Amino acid sequence: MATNEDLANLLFPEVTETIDDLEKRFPERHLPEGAQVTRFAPSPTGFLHTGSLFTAFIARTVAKQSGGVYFFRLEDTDTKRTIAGSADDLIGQLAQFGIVADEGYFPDGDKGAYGPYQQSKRASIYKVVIKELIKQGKAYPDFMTAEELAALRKFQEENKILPGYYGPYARDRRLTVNEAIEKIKAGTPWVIRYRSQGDHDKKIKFTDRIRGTIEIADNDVDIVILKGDGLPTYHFAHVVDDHFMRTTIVTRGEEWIPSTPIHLQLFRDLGWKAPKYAHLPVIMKLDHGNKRKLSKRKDPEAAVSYLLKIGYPPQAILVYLMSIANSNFEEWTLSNHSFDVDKFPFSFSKMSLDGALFDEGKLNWFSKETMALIPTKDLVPEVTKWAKENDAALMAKIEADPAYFSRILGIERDRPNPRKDYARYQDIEPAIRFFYEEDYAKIVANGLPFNPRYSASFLEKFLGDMAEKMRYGVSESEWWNSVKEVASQDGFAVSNKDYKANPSAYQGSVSDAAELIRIALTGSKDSPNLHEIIEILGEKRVKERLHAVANH
RNA sequence: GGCCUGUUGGAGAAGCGGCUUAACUCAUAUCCCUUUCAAGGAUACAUUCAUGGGUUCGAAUCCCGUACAGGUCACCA
Repeated sequence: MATNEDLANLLFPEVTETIDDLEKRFPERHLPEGAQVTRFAPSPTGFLHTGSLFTAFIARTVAKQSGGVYFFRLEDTDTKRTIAGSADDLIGQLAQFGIVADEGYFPDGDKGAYGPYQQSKRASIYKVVIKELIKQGKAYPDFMTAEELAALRKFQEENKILPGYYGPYARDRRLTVNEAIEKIKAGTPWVIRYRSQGDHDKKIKFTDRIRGTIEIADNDVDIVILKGDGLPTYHFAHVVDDHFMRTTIVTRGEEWIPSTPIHLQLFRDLGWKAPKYAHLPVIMKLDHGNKRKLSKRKDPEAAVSYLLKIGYPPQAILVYLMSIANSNFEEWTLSNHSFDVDKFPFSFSKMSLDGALFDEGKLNWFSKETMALIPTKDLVPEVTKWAKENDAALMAKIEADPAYFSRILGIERDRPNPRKDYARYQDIEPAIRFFYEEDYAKIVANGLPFNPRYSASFLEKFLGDMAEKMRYGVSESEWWNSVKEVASQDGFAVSNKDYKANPSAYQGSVSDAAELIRIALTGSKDSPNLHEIIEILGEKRVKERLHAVANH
């Protein structure tokens, strides 16, 4: 009479290690009281989703703020869906946000003592546990084909029975060891299923760090733990990995709540202490009045790469995500005059339970605010780095004269109330075109939006006078006084009050005079501070532009 | 369909039985400041907390039903 041990040895003859050996190989971590071990464990199946960034960010924050460890694990057990190179892309993008793991999988090799950190390289570890489970009769080989499984499912659905491989429908759980051995020897393909002792009619309770107590029916499905390709399923890999990697808090999407009983059951039966769980809300989007999950296919903003490409500073995105994570973060920024997400005390209990809507308007606001606080000397390299990859027109301008570009970007910045007109780096180039002669020529060629009340001959005189008589290289107030003087000589009121008191006596107010200069120099009625523009362009070019427009 | 989770303004939300005339932030509107714009300042914006019922002297807050939304029921994670 064959035993479970015989079965285990037949299935995994190469496995000689025991669970105890693994416990020694991956000892408990010695961390200070309260330190948390967290992780981000994505599948390399595509681009970095905004929701994944959120999850990774939270995991990193919790570890960092508690003085613990944040590691990165690659969950690449689904070989069919794996996209080559996406793991390294993921890590590269995370790095742009400063989210770099303390240990884990890295493109140039693992770092840390609890590896390998790539599930496809941990097959031997999973098999040690599975072999032991089989010896104990807690797991068994299943020989059902895909067709048989489909037929079972169809039957259950037609008869309104709860679908799944459980209890009476778990055909091969009742196979004797001898029968199983026979089938294996005959070369019948198999998978390993876990023999669930759970009772679906009983509820199990667990505490979620965000949601509090959750009560769900216990799992009674004999889930597959080892697939036909020799790799584990998510459920099993999660339990084994987070045990041996000594994770203390599992942060993952709320879509995992329903399968948590499976995980808890596995932990319990294996005699392991389960980690704490925090199921994060999903980021949503408003679509025709309905809330729905941010979709990779429909929403460009679902891809972190898109957000980066249009030029949101990574820091701004993180600030926005933190405001979704903990709404008291906003008040904190106000009272602390800081957007430093690392200094803000993040807490799971302050987290909202339902998925926040991705709000581009608010992201823009945070982005303007955070960008305004970055000193120009630090912003320039950031913008340059971005432009190099994403904005050829901007890059050409920067390369033509970096110092000139710095002065332009620095207009009305580096002061207590800095300019806040860029939310994204891609907004910069269109706004500064007029500083460059080639673009300026195009703007002029397209026609200048002068008020039609001013005749060509008047414009010629006024702009010509202005070019010659306004003062250059002086303080803003001295310059402005000279402008007022010239304007006054040409028939403008020196103050809006004077003009309003008697409009017909003047050509307009100083505002109108300033507008004419502004249009002539920039091609637009709206621009940043005129004085700074004039100083940056320099006397020579200001005169050239003014005369050219005047004589047009 | 079963199960799970959720539902406070256009958005993020605070509130957790009386101290709420429902905080704060974004958006929007109006006004102020201003040589334009970006800002900045001020004001307005939920007679009401999905809905119906109940408990209570008193409910957004507790209980039950209903509706709606999201999630989940794979050899995918």
